[in-house]
Amino acid sequence: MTQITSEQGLLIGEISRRTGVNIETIRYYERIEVMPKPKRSEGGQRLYNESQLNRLGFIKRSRELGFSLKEICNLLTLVDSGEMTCSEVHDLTVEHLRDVRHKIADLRKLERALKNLAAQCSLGDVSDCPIVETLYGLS
Amino acid sequence: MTQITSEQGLLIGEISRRTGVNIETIRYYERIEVMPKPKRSEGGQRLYNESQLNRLGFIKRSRELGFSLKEICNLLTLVDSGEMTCSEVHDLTVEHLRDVRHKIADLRKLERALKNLAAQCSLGDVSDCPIVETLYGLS
DNA sequence: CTTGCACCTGTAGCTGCTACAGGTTTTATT
DNA sequence: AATAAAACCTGTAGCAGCTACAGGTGCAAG
Repeated sequence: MTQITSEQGLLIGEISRRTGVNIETIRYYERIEVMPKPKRSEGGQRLYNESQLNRLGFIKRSRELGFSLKEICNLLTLVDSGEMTCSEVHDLTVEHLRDVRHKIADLRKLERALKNLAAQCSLGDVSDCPIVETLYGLS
Repeated sequence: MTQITSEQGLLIGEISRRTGVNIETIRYYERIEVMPKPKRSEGGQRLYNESQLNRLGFIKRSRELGFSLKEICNLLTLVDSGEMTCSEVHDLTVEHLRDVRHKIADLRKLERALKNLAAQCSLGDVSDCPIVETLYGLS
């Protein structure tokens, strides 16, 4: 039970386990300055506090919602500086929602196209495949 | 009217224009061997024929349908070798269709989550933002 | 006091492009 | 025939968002 070192802070493995974010990814976040540099133990190991843990959780959830690291970064910078209005965050969310809906619409078009394509030949003929022909535009 | 050089073949700019694939991308496709090396003019410029043009079109349309270059590569290799069955292509398409549907389902979950998030605060309060709180998990 | 795990740094790889820099070839204009 | 401008060439580096090493330390337990 190495992980907790509770007086000093949380080791990277522990916050990885708790947030579900890969250790390598956490170090990557630090490098690109989405996560702050944590303090270190005498031996040089990263020691995180609760607030850093929360921040990582925030990033994780935001990523799962499809926000880019850049967007998350902007958001966090706003939050950090206290210069953020709730309505700004709201707008960002709505904007992102629009993107997501757009993506869905695209994928549904794609779905229809693929369905049609597949329907054209479910019977496995030999080498004059309608799918290939359609894609090749030779028809 | 440089582009056609019709006896020799089509210049890269011309097939780019006709297929809508970026010139840099065409050269990239050649490098990663999705497109074959075309013959060259005396001065070293790439000269394409109709079949290469069609192949590029195929790649373009397949990419638009969300197939990865690897998948397209596999497909083309099969087609090239004549060892392809229509049913194999069909299966590949159906498999891809499944992926697309999965992606759609994910995005719809995401859409719901974002909608809820946005609904929580449309009124722009100041600094205790429910979105941020939700994401931060501090609530 | 050694085993063994968790940590460290730094670098390279992945996908699918795009964007240079710095040079040549071809075409068009003078 | 000279020159300007467009289109081509090669090679390399960059983008997102990680992941995967290699090769080395820290640290606790047996």
